[in-house]
Amino acid sequence: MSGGSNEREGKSDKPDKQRAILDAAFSLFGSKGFYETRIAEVAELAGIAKGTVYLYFRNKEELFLAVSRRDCEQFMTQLAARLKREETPAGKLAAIAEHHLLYYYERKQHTKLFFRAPTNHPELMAFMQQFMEAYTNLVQQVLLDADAAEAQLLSQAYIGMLDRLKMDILFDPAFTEADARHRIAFAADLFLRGAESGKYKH
Amino acid sequence: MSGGSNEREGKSDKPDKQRAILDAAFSLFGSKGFYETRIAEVAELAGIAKGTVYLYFRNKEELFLAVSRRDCEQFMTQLAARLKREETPAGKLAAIAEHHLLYYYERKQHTKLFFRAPTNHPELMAFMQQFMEAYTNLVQQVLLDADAAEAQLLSQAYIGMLDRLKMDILFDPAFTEADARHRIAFAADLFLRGAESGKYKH
Amino acid sequence: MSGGSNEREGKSDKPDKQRAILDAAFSLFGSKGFYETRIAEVAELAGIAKGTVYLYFRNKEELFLAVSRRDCEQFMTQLAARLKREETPAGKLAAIAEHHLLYYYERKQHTKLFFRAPTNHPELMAFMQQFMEAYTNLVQQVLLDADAAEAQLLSQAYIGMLDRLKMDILFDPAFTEADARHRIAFAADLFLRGAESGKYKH
Amino acid sequence: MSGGSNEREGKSDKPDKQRAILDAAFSLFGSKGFYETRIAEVAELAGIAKGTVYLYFRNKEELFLAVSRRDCEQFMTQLAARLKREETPAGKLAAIAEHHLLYYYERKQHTKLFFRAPTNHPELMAFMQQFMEAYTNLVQQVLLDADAAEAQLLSQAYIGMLDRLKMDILFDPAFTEADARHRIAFAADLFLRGAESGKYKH
DNA sequence: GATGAATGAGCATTCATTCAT
DNA sequence: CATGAATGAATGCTCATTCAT
Repeated sequence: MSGGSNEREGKSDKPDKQRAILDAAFSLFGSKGFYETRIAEVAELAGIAKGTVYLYFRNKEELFLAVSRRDCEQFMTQLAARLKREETPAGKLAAIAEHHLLYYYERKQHTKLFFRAPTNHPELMAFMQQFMEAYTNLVQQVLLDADAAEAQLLSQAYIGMLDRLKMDILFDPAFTEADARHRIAFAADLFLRGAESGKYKH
Repeated sequence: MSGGSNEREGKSDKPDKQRAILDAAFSLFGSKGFYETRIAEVAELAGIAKGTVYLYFRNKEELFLAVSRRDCEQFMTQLAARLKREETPAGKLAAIAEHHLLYYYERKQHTKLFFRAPTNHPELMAFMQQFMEAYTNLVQQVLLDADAAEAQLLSQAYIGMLDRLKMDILFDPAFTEADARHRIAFAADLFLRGAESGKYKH
Repeated sequence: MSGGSNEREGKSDKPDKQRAILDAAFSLFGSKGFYETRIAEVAELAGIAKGTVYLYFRNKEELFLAVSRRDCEQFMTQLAARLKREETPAGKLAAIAEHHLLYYYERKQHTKLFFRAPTNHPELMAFMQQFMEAYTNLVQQVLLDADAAEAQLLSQAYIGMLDRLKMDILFDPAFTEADARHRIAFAADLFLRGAESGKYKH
Repeated sequence: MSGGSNEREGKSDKPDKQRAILDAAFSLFGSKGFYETRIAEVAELAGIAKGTVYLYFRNKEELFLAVSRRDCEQFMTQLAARLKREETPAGKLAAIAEHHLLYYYERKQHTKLFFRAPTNHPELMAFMQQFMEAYTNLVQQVLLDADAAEAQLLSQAYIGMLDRLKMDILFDPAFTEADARHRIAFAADLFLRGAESGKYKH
């Protein structure tokens, strides 16, 4: 008998429920931030009971951490995959810009995630730093492959640039995908050629 | 000397106390964020009673707003003053980088301020947006004076770059003023000439 | 006996707990008034935790409203039932007097209830007025059945009379049921025949 | 020199200020009740500083007591004076009704006074009881002068009747003086002749 | 006397977390 | 495993009262 679909509703609900909680938490933490999100709301949105959340996550901080982790990992995994399709450093940098902007554009609704996290939770702080480092390192590697000096600072600068250019997605409801794509091209070009390049002279 | 009724502590302590509260709140909000800061702590650090805080600020949100406002205004005022001393666009851009990095460097302890603010409070959200706009506009003006196209995006990109380059100040306790100055020069140069300029080639 | 899943404490404790809270609140609101009663006291007297009160009632005002509502409804229901046992208008009026005085006599301890309620809460004010109207209407109907003119004013006057005659129950600890019964007869007679009737002439 | 009006603004401001506080407190306690009235509001309405209230009254309860005392005394004094103008018991009873209703009618705005007082303050409770006794005694005396039996109960009943008939003044904004006068006549007649008198038969 | 800034005890309410069912 | 009723620590805010000026 293949599958065994009648043995208590599939092999196990655990992953399903865990995922439902993470999805709900992502949506709520993302749109309202850590402190304004109630565990009860997460449970309701996930379609389970409040207590059940605690079967999967030790506490609110851990849940936030798990949500962040999953999101960051996804961000990084997708980016890594995207980068494999590019060969030139310039192509890779453009791909990074594209990924950074579009990833958030697709998540318009809930992108406050990286903003409001509890400052006390050391594990969480450590994770956020790790993620930033991993992202920075990835960009840095692209630059190192192109034999750039100051690769780390360049990497930080590029990410910062992208992050600010992304900001309007949050605040401007009229922001379109075309706007996003314009900014992608802009960022990649500015980073490589600088503001003094002919492009920005009238 | 006859009279001297305002010799001892100035005519009124009101500004003094208001300032003490703002200072305390700046320090705590800045280091622990809005939600992790207790009004009682602010009062204690300010050396006054809990209730006194409410003589000067309607509630916790208003206090946070006032703190943010004072800090942002100071940032902008000092920056505007600094810019007057520069004549060339390049000089001004360098001054902006210097101001951005050193302003936060001098406030190492409490610069999480712009991070965790309550998402609810509309007045506060509006203010934060206004500040970002004002800062962006100021940089934009420098670029427009230099006849740059896409001045707004350039401005956002530059600020984003600076903001990320500033980040390590927060997390790296060993960050020195020399590090800051190095990043200042780096940012200004990268922004103008781009990563492809000879400088970053090995 | 097999099954018996609802043997121990009934199917659900919810009504029990709700009732326990209402009882505790009735006792405390009744004896100390709205403002002097602490939610913590209500919880303690009900044998539950503070927070539990809020699972059953949105806030202190709602709890007070619920207490008042239950008491008034009980008063009215019992009165209506009592009136059915009487046939003549005079019998009904006597029954009203009896009910009014004895109802409060049995609740000696906590009958300040109708006195101090928050003037703010509009819903509460509206309810109190409604109750007075319902009570007045009921008495009025008895009078209308007896073809009385000015039934509404008569009704108000009668209720007022009873209410004041009840007052000593609150303040005089030595007040006996016999005292109550004397006043009942007195009120009914006075209302019908007036002070000039031979009864009150020496 | 008569008067001496330039010696520091009259002989003394004390009575003036005391009266201003009492007036303000009467108005506020009367319209909002004890608990909803803030000392700061009283001071503001009286045109003085908060602290000054405490130069004249030990605390909030004492102020409430003083306000009640002044009002009750005025009520009793005026009533006593009014009664002197009447000779017959019937005339006196009518005068009592008139005084009770019109006194409150003239104070439409603030007649919640006797309602919400703090239950704890023993002195205040004692005073309220004393006032009720004094009022009852006065009415009782009128009845005793007419050789009535059960004068005390009659007195309580009459007062209760008047008090309820007065109630609509509070709740019905359209209540006119004519309404008041109608009720006055009604109350006096009902009390003397009873509901069974021909008057209330259709 | 008069002021009003300062105080701090006091309380309603919230919500993460637990645990008996 | 799942539930959700119950818990109670934690905190923002109010306001009567005091007292230095």
